[in-house]
Amino acid sequence: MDEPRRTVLVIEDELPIRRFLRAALGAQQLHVVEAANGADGLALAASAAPDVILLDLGLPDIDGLEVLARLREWSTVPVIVLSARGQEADKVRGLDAGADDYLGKPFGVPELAARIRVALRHGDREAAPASVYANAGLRIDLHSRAVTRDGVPLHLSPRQYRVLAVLARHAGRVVTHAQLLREVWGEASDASPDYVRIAIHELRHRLEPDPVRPRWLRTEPGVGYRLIDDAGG
Amino acid sequence: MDEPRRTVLVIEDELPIRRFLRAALGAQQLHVVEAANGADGLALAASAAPDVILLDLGLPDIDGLEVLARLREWSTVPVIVLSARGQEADKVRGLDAGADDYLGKPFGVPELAARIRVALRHGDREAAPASVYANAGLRIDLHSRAVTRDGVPLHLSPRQYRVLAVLARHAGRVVTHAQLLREVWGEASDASPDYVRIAIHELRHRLEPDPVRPRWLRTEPGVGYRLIDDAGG
DNA sequence: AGCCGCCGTTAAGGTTCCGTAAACACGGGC
DNA sequence: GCCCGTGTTTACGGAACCTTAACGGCGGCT
Repeated sequence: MDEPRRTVLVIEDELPIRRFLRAALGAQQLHVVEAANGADGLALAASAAPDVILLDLGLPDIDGLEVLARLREWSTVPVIVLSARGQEADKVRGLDAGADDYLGKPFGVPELAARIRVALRHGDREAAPASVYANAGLRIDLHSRAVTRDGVPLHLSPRQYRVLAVLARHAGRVVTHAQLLREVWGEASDASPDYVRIAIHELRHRLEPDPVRPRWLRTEPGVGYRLIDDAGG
Repeated sequence: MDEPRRTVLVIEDELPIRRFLRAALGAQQLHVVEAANGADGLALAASAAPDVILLDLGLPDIDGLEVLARLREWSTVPVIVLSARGQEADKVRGLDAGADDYLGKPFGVPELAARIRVALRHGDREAAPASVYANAGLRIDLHSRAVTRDGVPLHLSPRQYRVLAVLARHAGRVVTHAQLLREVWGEASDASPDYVRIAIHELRHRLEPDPVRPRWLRTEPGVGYRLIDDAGG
């Protein structure tokens, strides 16, 4: 229901087509990020961390296939090529260069949406890194959403889990109050820092043997909180 | 240069097309296995463990989309649909039913070969999921659609089985309400989350010794449900 | 010393979410 | 045509949860 909104990066130089895609994809509940040339596209592919990329081949600065090749040096994000060049040889070149799909213009929005859904399915199955925090009996598996202490499963409320997950993702480092509010309660939220305090309190009560002397959830006065990681930090 | 030869399963009723594909794919250093109808195709998908499947939609015994749906109950092998029906609505249906790609006839061999290479890349990145769930007396065989508890076969309605199958495929991990709705009720469905709640309720009543204290079908408040897997959470 | 900000703790109220029951429509088998 | 299993839809009580507020302790600053 409240699944995280997926991000699609559109790399396309023609403004009308960008506008068209923005409207069409926005209607599919997708978050759209746009780049008008290859250089910006590559930069956004890194900074915006899109779930799928739509790539036009006729770009003004860098050749589309070159963009694809540079992207594939470090990313496996699904790429769907949109091209006016619909010749078979072009398709083969694009697909062999690392594209996951190839749509010749003109294309229908329903088909594009369906192929994006396919790409998102692929991305889901692939983006399953070994994201597990384990330290002195406490184990947080971000993939299966399971928290155990000494092998005993712990029950956490949605809020509590999200707070803990953010801390686990930055294990060993300090996470500021503002950062926690942003990542848990959302960007546009008027939530007060009090929420964090209470969530931490509840978390300590559920997973700390002695909540008064926290072993894992350490307070950094004036800054935020830190999930202790003996290994690194 | 002695890479393991990849296997392609061709499910296609027309003999001339099978012959054509056998020749074309053989020339690409692919090992070709053939099925002339849906039933044989499903059987071969299990026994021959192909790396990719080419599926024609116009089969004599089972509808192609039905073959795809049954296959997807236990396998994630890449499927490329080959169809004379090239209308956009057909493509969307096929892709949403679980296909990874959709080629309208007639197609060129180079493009087909390129799209097969894409599918093989995808297949490499993902691990083959177990097709049988077994945990503390409960056993779910995704191949034969059989569910037993302590050796006793349980009767489940189609809807109930599909919900349980999705959970079994993600055993140990949380499956969100939205994900269950998508995978059971379909991509473009306005079904309400209430359906999931009721399906779970019915499932618990049929397979939990004490439905009030579920042993397998654990609810994750605010998120979804989880099929407990003691081995690998 | 006294004030103030930060943090931990507790409690209460309102809301959301879940489990459960029941009514209705639909289709297949007999 | 009738019965039964199934899927859909609505409704409701209770529990869990989030928010909000308030209080006290501790330390730093003036």
